[in-house]
Amino acid sequence: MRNRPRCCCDEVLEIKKGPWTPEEDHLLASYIKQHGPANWRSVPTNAGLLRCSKSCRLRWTNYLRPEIKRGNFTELEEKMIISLQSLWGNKWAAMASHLPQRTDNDIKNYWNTHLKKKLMKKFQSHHSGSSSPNFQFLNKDYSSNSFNRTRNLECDHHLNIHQTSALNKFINSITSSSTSTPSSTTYASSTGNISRLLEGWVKTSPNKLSSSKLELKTNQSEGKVVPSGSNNSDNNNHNTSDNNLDDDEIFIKKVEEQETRYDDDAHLSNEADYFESLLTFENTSNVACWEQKSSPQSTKIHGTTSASPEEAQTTTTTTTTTTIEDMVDSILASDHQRLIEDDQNEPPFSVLEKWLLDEATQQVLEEDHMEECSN
DNA sequence: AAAAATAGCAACCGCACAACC
DNA sequence: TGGTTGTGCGGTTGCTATTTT
Repeated sequence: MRNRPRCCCDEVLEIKKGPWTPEEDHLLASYIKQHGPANWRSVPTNAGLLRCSKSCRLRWTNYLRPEIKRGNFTELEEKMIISLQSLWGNKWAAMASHLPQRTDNDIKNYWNTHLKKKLMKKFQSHHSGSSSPNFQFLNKDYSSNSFNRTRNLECDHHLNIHQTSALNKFINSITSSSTSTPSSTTYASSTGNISRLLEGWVKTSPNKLSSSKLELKTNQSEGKVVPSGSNNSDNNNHNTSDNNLDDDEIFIKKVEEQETRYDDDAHLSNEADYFESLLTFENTSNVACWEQKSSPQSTKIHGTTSASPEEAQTTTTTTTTTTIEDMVDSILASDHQRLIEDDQNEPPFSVLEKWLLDEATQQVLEEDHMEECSN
């Protein structure tokens, strides 16, 4: 078997690289206008360009496409990106599908050049006095291990539930504006909140929840965990029944349901409402993490495999509190063991990261305690 | 005013995978 | 069924503009 060239342009010697000129842009744009964006292999030749097909495709999709919005990102777009990044990690293409006028490249660049710094500043201002901390978790590509930040952090660093809660609170505090509603900012740090969130989760897929399956969809070669929505081919598979969906598919389906609601619902009549609905959904998605984190107990929650959604919901509401407590106990009890394993398997948090997280964790514990007292 | 450092972003690279033959 | 091709994607590079020293 002959070695395949690493790129389509490897075979052509006089291929041009580097910045595109206005003339080249014009040639490409007018060709695509006439023939449409298809059969990229023939585009350079037919359009009279000394570029490789891949370069043409990228130039079109990232720059020349008429529907692309250029220029400053709005506050809503920022929130959207931060929220989705916290859910999915660096799944730029998936994010771009929720910001139709932005390209994955734009989002990626904006995250790397603006938002990451913004988050770091914000975190610093939340914890005044800390000097130049090492925020490795903001740089990390969570996609390789997990699906949302909660799960990511637990998987990567084995955070306990309070640490995870603290970090999510922090993320929520950043993504929520000063006038935001509590629904978009409250993390499921109490069993009551979790129960509420679980209602929606169980409703979505009663049968799935009876399963103890914990594996995520993994990339064949790298063991990557990928949200289904990030892949075009996966996007076509959402007509199957919920019973057969895995967690990621359910997640994507739920996002799509929210989008559908956006289309249909008179209440969600503008972009802000749409974004807000997705931001709020972040909280619901956290439940997936809880479920997966504690498989033996979670099967208890979802014991009614063949029940109707209504029955499943009833069962859940009556058993969730105990079961969640079991989950929490289980997680806390295994903390010690995990810490030991950490030492053997994974690099620990930097001292400063750990200190910041511990501080935030303490705050969460105090808030939860006060909440309980006031109840 | 000039040099160095930094920021922003377009473009490229290489891998993965589905579709096609 | 297996090889080839087309496309999508995330990470990285390198150029240019701007800011700092």
